[in-house]
Amino acid sequence: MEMLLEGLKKSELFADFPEEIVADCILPHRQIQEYRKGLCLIRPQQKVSRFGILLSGKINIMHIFMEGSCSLINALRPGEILGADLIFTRSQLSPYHAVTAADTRIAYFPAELATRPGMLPEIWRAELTRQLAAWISNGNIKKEYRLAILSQKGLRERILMFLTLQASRRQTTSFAIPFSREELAAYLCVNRSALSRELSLMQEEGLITFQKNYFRLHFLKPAENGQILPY
Amino acid sequence: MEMLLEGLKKSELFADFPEEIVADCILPHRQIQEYRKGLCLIRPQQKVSRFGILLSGKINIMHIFMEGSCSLINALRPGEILGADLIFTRSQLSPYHAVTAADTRIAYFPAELATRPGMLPEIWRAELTRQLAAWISNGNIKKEYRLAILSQKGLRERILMFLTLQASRRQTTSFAIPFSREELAAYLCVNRSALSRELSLMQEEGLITFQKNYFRLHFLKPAENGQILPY
DNA sequence: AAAAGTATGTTGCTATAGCAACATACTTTT
DNA sequence: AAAAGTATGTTGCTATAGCAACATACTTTT
Repeated sequence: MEMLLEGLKKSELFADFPEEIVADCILPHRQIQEYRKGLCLIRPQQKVSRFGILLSGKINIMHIFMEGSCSLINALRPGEILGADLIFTRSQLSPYHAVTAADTRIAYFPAELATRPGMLPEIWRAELTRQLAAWISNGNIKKEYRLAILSQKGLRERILMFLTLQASRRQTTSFAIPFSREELAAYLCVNRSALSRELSLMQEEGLITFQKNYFRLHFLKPAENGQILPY
Repeated sequence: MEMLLEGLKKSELFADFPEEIVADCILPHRQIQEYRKGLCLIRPQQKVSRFGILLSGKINIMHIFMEGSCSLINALRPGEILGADLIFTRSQLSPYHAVTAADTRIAYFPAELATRPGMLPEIWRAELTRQLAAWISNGNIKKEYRLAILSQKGLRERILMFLTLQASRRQTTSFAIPFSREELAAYLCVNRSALSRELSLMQEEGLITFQKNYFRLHFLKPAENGQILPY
């Protein structure tokens, strides 16, 4: 129980809720489930009418295609939320696969907690809905950035856009990226060896310096106000 | 006033609200604005603390890059909602440009209507938040589908994925697509003439038939249950 | 109905990035 | 410390899609 509360606190979803509301109205509806690595929790066309908070483990949100290829949409970590983007839609049908990428524990809660009056005092239902909307919105923005990157035609342009966005988010021109080369190639939807080649080329040309995941950008001048502009 | 109510009804956002709540608590906070075509209503890093319902006209949500290129994220039409994806985030900062693509009228409402207690009875605040979350979720899913398409490397693969998704959404293998060739090329992030060439090739090979925006798919067999599978 | 304008299709050439195969560097296991 | 395994970089070849330039079809204007 203590451990559960810990896991839930990490999620910030109920952070502003009074203890007694959490204890009396929310926790009683929890349903804890454990899964081994490699299981498919949600598949396309499946109805999702609950949301889950990851207590431990890792879940990949992905599209898997008939010919065997797949594209990773998101990787959920402890404290993050599963299914929030589906419970408010009319059909509640998933467009994606959710697959455990490690042994995983999830605390599920019924969608009605947020979507229907009755389970929570209305002020806290509104607050929960607001928090879920915030989570969905953040995912939305991430996808928008990735679309902006993928809409660049050239490999170099994609790399530059990716690095520029990273720099502007972090407000610095030197930083570690959260991807291995292979993962970065997948994120940018390009061939890994072509990516390596282009990065080396860019380093030769003096545009960037890098070792492993650590990058320094030399092509961005901070603006007058010291801010690094998004684009 | 009558016309305003008409425009708002088209949006479905307040569809389930009692007349008196709309009249007493919502409409008084409206702020109607008119814009000529070609104006930039929202730019990156701008704080957005209200949402707007399009009464007439058209708004393009897009990323515009320094070198002059841009990528279209969405095109808002009357009844659709501007800024909903931003008001619930912590910073409320926009990552995108919103540009009028025609003379446009918008009814704005303060974010607090949904995000803070006080302006609406809590039950209706929760309902409004739920409706906005639904709108955001739908946008989310659209972006996810587009990411699935753009993560296909080949031009033909992108076309096939696009057509397959259209077919599965409409549950038929013949349909009109909502894009001109130029728009489809932009959506798929490919060269228009390369797209035309590939479509012609696919027709020669008997995979599809098309004239103008009307497509017939011959590569999809409906599943046993008669459903057309997503992928 | 003619003319102008726009959208779409066609073709050849070429730059680009994918692929394969291997080299090197780094990490983990024993 | 050696060995095995994994991640990353390098290179040459080639398929693919972008581009330009033009042809044809369709739409709108006058």
